[in-house]
Amino acid sequence: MRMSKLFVQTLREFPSDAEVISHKLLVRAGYIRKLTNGIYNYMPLMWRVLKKIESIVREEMDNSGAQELLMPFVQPAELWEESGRWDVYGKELMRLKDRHSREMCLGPTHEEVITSIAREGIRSYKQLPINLYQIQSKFRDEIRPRFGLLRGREFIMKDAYSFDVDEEGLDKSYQIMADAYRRIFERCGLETKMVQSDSGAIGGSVSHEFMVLVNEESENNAGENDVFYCTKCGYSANSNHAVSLLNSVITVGKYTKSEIIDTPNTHSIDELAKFLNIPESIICKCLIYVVDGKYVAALIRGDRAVEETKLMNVFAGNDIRIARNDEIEEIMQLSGYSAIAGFIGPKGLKNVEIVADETVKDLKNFVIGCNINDKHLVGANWGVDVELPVKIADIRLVEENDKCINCGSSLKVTKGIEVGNIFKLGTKYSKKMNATFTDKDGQEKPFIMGCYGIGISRTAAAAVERHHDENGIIWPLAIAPYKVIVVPVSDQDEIQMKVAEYIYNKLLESKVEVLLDDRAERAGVKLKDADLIGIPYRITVGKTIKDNLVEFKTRAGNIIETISPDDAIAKILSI
RNA sequence: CGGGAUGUAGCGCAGCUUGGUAGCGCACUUCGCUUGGGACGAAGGGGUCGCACGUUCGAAUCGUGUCAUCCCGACCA
Repeated sequence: MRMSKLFVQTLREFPSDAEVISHKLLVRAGYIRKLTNGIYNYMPLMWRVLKKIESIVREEMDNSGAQELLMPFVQPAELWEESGRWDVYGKELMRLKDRHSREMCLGPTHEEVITSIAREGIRSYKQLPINLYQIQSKFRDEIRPRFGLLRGREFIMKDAYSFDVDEEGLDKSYQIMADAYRRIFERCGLETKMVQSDSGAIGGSVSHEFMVLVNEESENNAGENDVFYCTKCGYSANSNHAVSLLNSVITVGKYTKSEIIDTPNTHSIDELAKFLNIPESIICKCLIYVVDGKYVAALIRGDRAVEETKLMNVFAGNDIRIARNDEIEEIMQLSGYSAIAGFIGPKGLKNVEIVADETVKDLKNFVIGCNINDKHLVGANWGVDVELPVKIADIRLVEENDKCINCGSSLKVTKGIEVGNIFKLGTKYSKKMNATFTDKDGQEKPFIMGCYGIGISRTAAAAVERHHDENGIIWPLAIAPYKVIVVPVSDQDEIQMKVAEYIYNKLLESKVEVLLDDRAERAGVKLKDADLIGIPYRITVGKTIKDNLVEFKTRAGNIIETISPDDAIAKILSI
């Protein structure tokens, strides 16, 4: 492709509305343009990158035995009502009505549609196992789209769905996908970590995420997930799912007598601990949440934090948030108290389900809110002063240096970008939607399903997050829009132009994806642009052409040599 | 959803306090000059100042409303 004809607009400056480097660079280098909030145009260079990633995904999916199909982007509400998700998916589901006022939605994922396909098309166990996938735009009306392609509302996704006769079959299908994913990301030039994860709104039991780790201190936290991992045994998990051994801290308070004492203005654990001059770990914290519209009190040791996803899962909820002050007021009124946040305790709460984290059950002579402002109960003990809740679960957020659940060594934490995920769905959708097949013994059985996603556009952005320098993008070869760029330093110099054309045409003949910068620009502009758009190899034709020499350089800068044009061509062909 | 900020040419911004009919840099067009790291000179084209209503002889500027965008928060008991 000739740069003079390529439709691309590189910018001198970073866009003002971009925060993370992949967003800044993709806009500045002319790969994407924002159409509206969270929705982007993929310009010609970007589209080439996306197609590269897609074809790697296709190859590996096809090799793993999966079959590609394409499902509609617009879906009818009835399917979502069947699965029960129409009411629980929330505002992320973009709903619309057609001209007959029929309820429709834009597909954020395709479990419902694929399940309807399976129940119509798969009758017998003889047709199983089967894995169907598609590559398509998805739409999720995110609360807060940001970070360019990393969290857009419209994005390109590969989603695959497996159908098996039993759990063992699912285990195999799941493993096949896990292996395929490792190969896909490796081929894309991305190092990923497969971590345990919560299965979220998609549902199901087991799930893993493929994370691109981005923890360089210079990065602007493009990683939206915290990943905890153990360097010794390999345990790794998303913070929403991570577990750890209980750490040993002081759990017995100094108070020998239980009494309510004045603790003025101690609205936080920190303030309370300082005021009483005690460790935070002998305070029992009581937090009020709203899970699917119902009030929930979570008890946890003062030195630890609640992991909201874990808490939500205790109640099999779909939505969780901390209670507002007016809601706390409502609970207090109903229970006959008047305390504000900071002085809440579990005793006497009405219309509130209570759950305790494992950390609180060993507390003795501890401190706890008593629903009276500016007062706390000290020297409290379970069963004596306060009842230990029946529901006890692990609802705490793991912290760095907690001990690994498997081997006891210290856990580390890092930021990650989730580029892929795999779920064991089981019969969650097939049962609800009555999708069954006839088994060997003539019995009707629901499909055992799995689903597997890869964010194609997010993978591209993640690649930029991991591979760039101060001059621009450094694409991994496998997903670069072009392999090599030929730059004649001066378009006025006939010999330079002639040699550049020669190299360009030779490479074209050999089907190499090559750019020729034939623009009437000064050298600086052309070299800056070549770096910015991140083409892996550059052949620069300058004054040394008099001695039949050109410069051969990798974008990463680890190989720079001066060789003959034909050697440069040979070198490219050998890569 | 709560808090903060911003909307002026394709991009980045100034002008607003103190109203007088819009400007700078980059990009774009033409000419000259220049060609190994985003040159220089000259001459051009491009904007209902987010939108609506209001105040005023007069509004980018003041007021009200509205829409959009960006950031932060959702670990506080």
